[in-house]
Parts: sequence; structure tokens; C-alpha cells
Amino acid sequence: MSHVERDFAGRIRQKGYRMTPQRQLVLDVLCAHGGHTLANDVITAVQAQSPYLNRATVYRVLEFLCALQLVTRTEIGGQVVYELAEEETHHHLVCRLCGYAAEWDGRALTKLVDHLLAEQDFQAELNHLAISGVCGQCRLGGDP
Amino acid sequence: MSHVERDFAGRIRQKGYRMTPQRQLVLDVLCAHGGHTLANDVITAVQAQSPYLNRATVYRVLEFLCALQLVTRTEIGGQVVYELAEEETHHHLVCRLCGYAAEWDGRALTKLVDHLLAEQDFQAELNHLAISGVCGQCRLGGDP
DNA sequence: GTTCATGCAAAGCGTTTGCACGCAT
DNA sequence: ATGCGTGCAAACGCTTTGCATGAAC
Repeated sequence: MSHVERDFAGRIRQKGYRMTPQRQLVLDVLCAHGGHTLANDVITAVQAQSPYLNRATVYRVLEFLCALQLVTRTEIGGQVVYELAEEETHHHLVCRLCGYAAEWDGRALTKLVDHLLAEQDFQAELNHLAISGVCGQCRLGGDP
Repeated sequence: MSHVERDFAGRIRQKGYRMTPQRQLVLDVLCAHGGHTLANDVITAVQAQSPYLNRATVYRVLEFLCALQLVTRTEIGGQVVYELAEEETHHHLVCRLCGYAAEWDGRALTKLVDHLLAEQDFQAELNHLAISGVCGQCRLGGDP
């Protein structure tokens, strides 16, 4: 699915902000890359197409897009990663050994959230969780 | 409970490393502070007692203590925090609004871990989780 | 025409590194 | 006496900031 259909420009203008080539380009890159993207990778990819686009601008655009909730910002293993915000909540299973991140719908989390609210009076916000561990392949393979 | 009883010196020497005043001091500070401690807070507290102890040394000591698993390192909301490793696993419920972090034994997590292993072939490592959300008080109080 | 967004360069922050000295063993 | 651990200072990488220019509305 192309992100063009999601009408980011409209959503940005609707809130009184301006659509610019820079913002479009960052959105393009996040869409093309898919999944978690490092700020640095965004910068590299963006500059491959438009060399004079500044790093500071990319940071500002990412911050802006996060504020509008068009993009999510997550920390995984000390790395900050960005991703286009999806409609459905989803989560990531990140293998400590090979770095592979599987998606996971997290349906099993609802019980946990209910439990925390009932027993701990705590409203957990688990919209975009990254769970660390070891994937099946690495567990069988030992470490290379 | 004083951490002296836990014989950190013995555990360090047992593995062929040396006990030094610097390492002792960092352990003292982590014990006195209790709970999550920022690297910067460790440095400040340590230097209050021994002004010439270097920042770089504190970082090296913390890294060393983590490698020996005497100290845990966790990321919460973009902050890296250190804490004396406890025998029992425990977790933290961090309120996004007031920053308050409640402890939680995480017994309800075992079902989740079992589920992930069975359904996703993924061995989750949830030894020291920090769950973000909103605590009861902030939920009732609105935002001040 | 107004205002918001960008480019540039510089500084900021927390953290890491190289090297020589000093102390625990 | 040996070599691990420290102090110092400098550099590092990532990110943020101030200001003048330029583009979107």
C-alpha cells in the first residue's frame, strides 16, 4: 500500500501546518524503508535523493510528525527508531542475538493490561512495545 | 539492609577482578540512593564524597558492574538508569505524567512469556521491564 | 504579505577513548 | 613486581539551537 493514499498532506494541512517537500520526503523514506528506521538512516536515504536537505531539518520533521502522531518513536536496545504510525496497534519481538524483529499483534497483552488496572491501579500504555528476547532460530543454532 | 552483607568485594575478587575504593563508592551510592539512578546522579553523589573521582571512571565502573551482573542497566523514557541487581526479578510501572515508578512483581507476566514461546517461538526475556502508563492518582487528578 | 519551515553552523549533551601513572594483588 | 584500574583531557556521535533566508499559504 502506498502511503500516498493515506493523505498525509491533508492531515498536516488540516491541523494548520504546511506540507513541504522535506516533510514529504521523510514520509516517503519511512514508507519505502518500512518498519523501524534509525534517524541516521532517514538522513542518509533522504540525502540520497536531495543532498542539500539538512540533518537538523530531518530531526525537526521527525519530531513534528511524532507530535502529529503520523510517526511513532520507539527505543529498542538503546537505539531510537521511527516508524509510520499504523492504524492497528502492533508490537515487536526483538532478538537479542540476531537483531531480527518479528511483528506481533499483542492480543495476549489485553489480559495483562486488565490485570495491571485491576490489581495495581495502573493504566498501562502498551501501544508499541518492543520485547527483548531470543528468537527460535538463534535458540536452536547456539551462537555462531 | 546494608549492601555490605552482600559481599560485593568477595564476588568481584572471586572472578579475578580487584576491589577498589572507586568501585566500593559507586556501590555505596547505588545502595544509598535505592531504585533507579541516573549515571549523572551517581557521578554527583560520588563526587560529593570524593571530588577527584573521575566521571569516566564512574562510567567504566558501572559498565564493569553490569558485566558482573551486580548492577542492572535499564532504559526508561530515554533515560538510562542503573540499579543494584536484586535476587528476585521485579519490574517498574512508570507514570508518564508524574514520573512515579511503582514496583511490581510481574507474576502476571509468566503467562505472557509462555504464550510468546508457544505461539511465536520466541523466548522473551522480561527480567527487568519498565512499563509506561498513567498511575491512579494522575488518572483521577487530571493534569495539574 | 505573513508566517512558518528550512539551511547553516555551532554548540550542547552524555558518553567513550588513549595514554601515562598509580595502586591492589 | 605485575598488570589491572584510574585520572586526565580530548574526542566522539547524536541531537538540538539561534539566526537569517526562503518557501507555503
